[in-house]
Amino acid sequence: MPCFYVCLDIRLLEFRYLANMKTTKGKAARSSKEALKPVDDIKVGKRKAVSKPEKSSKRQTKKEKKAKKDPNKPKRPPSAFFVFLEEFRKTFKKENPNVKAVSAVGKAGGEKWKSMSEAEKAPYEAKAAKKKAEYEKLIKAYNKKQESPADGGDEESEVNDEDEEEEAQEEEEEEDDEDDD
DNA sequence: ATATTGATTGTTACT
DNA sequence: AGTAACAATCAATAT
Repeated sequence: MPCFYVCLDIRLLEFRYLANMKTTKGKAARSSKEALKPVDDIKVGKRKAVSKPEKSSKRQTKKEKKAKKDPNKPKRPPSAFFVFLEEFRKTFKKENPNVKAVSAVGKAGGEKWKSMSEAEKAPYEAKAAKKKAEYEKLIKAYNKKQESPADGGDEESEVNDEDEEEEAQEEEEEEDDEDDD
């Protein structure tokens, strides 16, 4: 696609973003625009086209040219919403086998997510928190490796006993305090 | 044929 | 402090 289209898109996105910030200062922005829009015609709009920010693209879209992909680099932990989405996707696809657009699931999931109460989101957040904890551990190891990729040593070409410390699989205790009234 | 977009929110890393 | 990018997903689209 021509770059000027992207530029225009970015400009529009920026404008919208600034407008949202002015109106509601932050996260409620998305909710507001959705609130004043009928669900039938929710245009929710592209949240943020993953395009080059016209500036130094340090975190480019995927793999531009630099930014070597490190298979060791742990991917970011799924947020509570994503944890919920994973489950929601199954349900949604089950009820809507004809729908193949990921955006449909995304929208539906988003609405459902907002519809859910904190108590319902709690288990997902708990799981997300655990994922985050593991991520921190992984990223720590990753950073260390990045810092000291090669241990200063005259290691001969022999079997490399690089036993990466496996993540301790501690069983998570699920608390079921579902006490209805 | 392969990389990317589309859409969601949350979260993280960077500035 | 704040924002931009990315996390899954899968089919379709664009290059």
